[in-house]
Amino acid sequence: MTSTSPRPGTDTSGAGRTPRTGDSATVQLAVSTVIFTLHRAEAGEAPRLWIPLVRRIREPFKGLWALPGGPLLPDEDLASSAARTLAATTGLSPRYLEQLYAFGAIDRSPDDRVVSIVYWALVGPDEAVRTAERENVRWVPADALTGLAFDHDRIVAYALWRLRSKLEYSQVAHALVGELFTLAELRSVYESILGSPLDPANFRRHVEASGVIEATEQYRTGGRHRPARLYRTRRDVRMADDGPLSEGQGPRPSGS
Amino acid sequence: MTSTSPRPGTDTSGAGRTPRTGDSATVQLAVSTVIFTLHRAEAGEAPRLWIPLVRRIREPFKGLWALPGGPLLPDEDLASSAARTLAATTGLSPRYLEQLYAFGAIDRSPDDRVVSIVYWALVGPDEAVRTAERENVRWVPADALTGLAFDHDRIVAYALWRLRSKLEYSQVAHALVGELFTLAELRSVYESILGSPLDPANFRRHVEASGVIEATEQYRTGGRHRPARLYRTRRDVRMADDGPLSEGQGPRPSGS
DNA sequence: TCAAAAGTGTTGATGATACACCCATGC
DNA sequence: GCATGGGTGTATCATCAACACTTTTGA
Repeated sequence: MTSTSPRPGTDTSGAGRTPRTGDSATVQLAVSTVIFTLHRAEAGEAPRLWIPLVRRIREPFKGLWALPGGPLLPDEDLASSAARTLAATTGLSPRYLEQLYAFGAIDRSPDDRVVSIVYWALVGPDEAVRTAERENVRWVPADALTGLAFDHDRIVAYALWRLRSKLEYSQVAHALVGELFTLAELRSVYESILGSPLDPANFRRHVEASGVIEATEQYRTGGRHRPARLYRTRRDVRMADDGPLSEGQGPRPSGS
Repeated sequence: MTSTSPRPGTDTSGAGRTPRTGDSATVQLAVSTVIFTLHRAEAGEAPRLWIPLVRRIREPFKGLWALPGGPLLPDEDLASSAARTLAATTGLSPRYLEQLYAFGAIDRSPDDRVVSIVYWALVGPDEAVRTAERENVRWVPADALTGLAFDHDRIVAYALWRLRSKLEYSQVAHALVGELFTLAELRSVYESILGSPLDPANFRRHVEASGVIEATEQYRTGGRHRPARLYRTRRDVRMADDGPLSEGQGPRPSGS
């Protein structure tokens, strides 16, 4: 029912490149990343999704904000390129990283022809805040973004859609809580991203039945209420990025 | 529960390119397509999925079979490139076309560095058979493929997995029946791709409830049994490729 | 009249939702 | 004690799988 319609088309990531208008037949290849974290702007507010943007220092779109990214280096694979960009922008390594889409519309960059392979990533909440704002890097709320360079508005919207979809059938949310967490904390991640409250009782049953968490004997005290048991994510839980597995491992399980 | 794990990694499509080992720092960009059709090898057999392969006429992997594809031309977008390749190989236009994944592992092509953006497509059953075998083009059953050039074995397996997954929550199957079809015909598409029989009664209820079909007043006679009513797919049904919509249309629906 | 597939009905299992209710803590 | 969230129990409802049964044709 939620399904929508096809057609790729848009193109992304303006790899900072000199517009070699000379040999126009060249298609440039870039890798960009939409990096999400959960962060509350003010104490007491509900957490929201934030992403880092980078100010463009060259044409096209000089001065505008854009997704972090750059040309693919010959000696790195696609995911490594995304992780490198992520580290360069935030100083962090991703808790989760998945390929989003390849954007290749002809007119997505005014002069060049750029095909961008876009990844999306999750980083931990506490860490992201500490990497405050550098020059030419700014964290902004991910919803209702406009005015980005290239087709990056649309790319962020698509990444958001993918994150929300993925919440419902995978364990990505666990990338946004600490190693030990209460069920209320995990539920808060879901509620913040989905934007709607969840029934605590049903949420508990759901995640307990899924078998992805493991109870500890520790409790979180301090609230003026009954202490909450701490859980951890089971080690053997995979986050499911629905991409093919990397070379070392077998191909995607063919069984039902 | 079916979810598996992340990590992209593999790389695909060996665009036929001269191995310019001179300027080694160049990353080449190719587009390949996994083209599925349903076809019964012998009358009376159950239909199976088949895909066309192209024999490589250059190194690397000269003489081996590979997915149809080639370098991205500067004046075409990604989906157009896939559709062009599809037409060149089969003489057909796709009933369904969706981006699969971008493969970019460093060692996927022995000498070059090639990043392949792979699409998958569905073409109609009758048509595909008519485009018989050309020289250097061969249709083969899609399951249990081995010995393809590059990492194409793995890519086909992943495309198969995606097709099967998509059957369950989208309307892709309708691309493999004619404009008018009986429910038994539509069910047969599902059964062939999933590899297991479906209960006719429950299947009927399921697709009727989904609202994607429309009853006509025509019937298919000729079987030695009660004639079956013919249905058509409702015009406003989208196939859902889960990619972002193309530029003309709005971005992915943000609602719920 | 019989086989075979079209099409309808019914039942039981399962899972999700809504919500009542008890538990344990800080103040 | 009492407010607050932690945690448990349970009734209701929708969905789905299994399968009995009726309909309508070709032979």
